[in-house]
Amino acid sequence: MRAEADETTPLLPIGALAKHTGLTVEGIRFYEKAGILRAPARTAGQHRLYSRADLKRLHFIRRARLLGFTLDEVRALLRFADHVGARSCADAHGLATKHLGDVRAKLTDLRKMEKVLRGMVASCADGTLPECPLIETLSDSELDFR
Amino acid sequence: MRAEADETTPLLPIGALAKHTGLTVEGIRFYEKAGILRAPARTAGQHRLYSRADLKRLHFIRRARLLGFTLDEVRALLRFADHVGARSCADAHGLATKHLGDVRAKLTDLRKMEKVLRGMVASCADGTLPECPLIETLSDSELDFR
DNA sequence: ATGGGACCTGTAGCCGCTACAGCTTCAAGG
DNA sequence: CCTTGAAGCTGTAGCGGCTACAGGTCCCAT
Repeated sequence: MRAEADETTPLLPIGALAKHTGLTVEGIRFYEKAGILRAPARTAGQHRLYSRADLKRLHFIRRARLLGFTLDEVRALLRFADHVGARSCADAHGLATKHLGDVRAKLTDLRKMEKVLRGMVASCADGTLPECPLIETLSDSELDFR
Repeated sequence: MRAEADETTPLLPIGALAKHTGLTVEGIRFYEKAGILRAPARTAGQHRLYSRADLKRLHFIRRARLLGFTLDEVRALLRFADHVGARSCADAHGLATKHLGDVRAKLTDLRKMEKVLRGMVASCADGTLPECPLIETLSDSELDFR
């Protein structure tokens, strides 16, 4: 089953890649400059031409970004994905675990914020009071919610 | 009860202000340049001297920032706080309500992320598998969790 | 008078894009 | 074959909200 480097596989210009991945053209070029995506083939006139492998890689990148991994983390994940093995899987696991911790910490923070904001909004439900409890809350409360 | 412009009220240098508010000196200067905090009095040698009113204002700013309001929103809140009244209270209420919505949206996103990440981490609990389900998830799943 | 910490201004950098400006190239229709 | 208009190119600047210098000056306790 010889399937690679098939000449019938069409190469994609950057716009098509953008459509397939949901990224912007500028974003894709940015990833290249940032060293996340390697430089693709070019036409005679310097237009980028992407392979299916590039498409897959970009999907990977986008999903990792949607999950809130930083570009540095994505770089690491890609390295792990490139030389798959027990070792890199463990590394990826560690990275994901750490990131899960970050996300949970952020969730905790946001829940506290939500609570305080809910209280503030409820305290002056319609803005008909002469004093503004909402602004008072910001001015005077302790609010050390971190 | 004449209490304002009291000469016994000590003016604070920027470092003291930073300590009181939990901000950094650079952060405070940044707020001044950003037009959030008005320029304070100065010593003969150009060192900033802050009043108690400035301190209060900075507390307000910091709390609003901790709650995730943007600087633009903080600017608006300060305007409302400056001319208090039914109108401005209603405005502040609207702003806080909108922000509460933003926070809730972010919470929803983060909860989804948390779920996916939790699944990924659980899928390869120790990195002893030959394949890496975690990386597979990023590579192949639909993951349109937004 | 002196030493050392606090303060000053101004600039550059961080992250992850986004938005131009000012060109060149590609591909479809006439 | 030629024209057109969309799509692509490079490079630079900007966003938010600070942070981190560099290279100076000032303040105040001893």
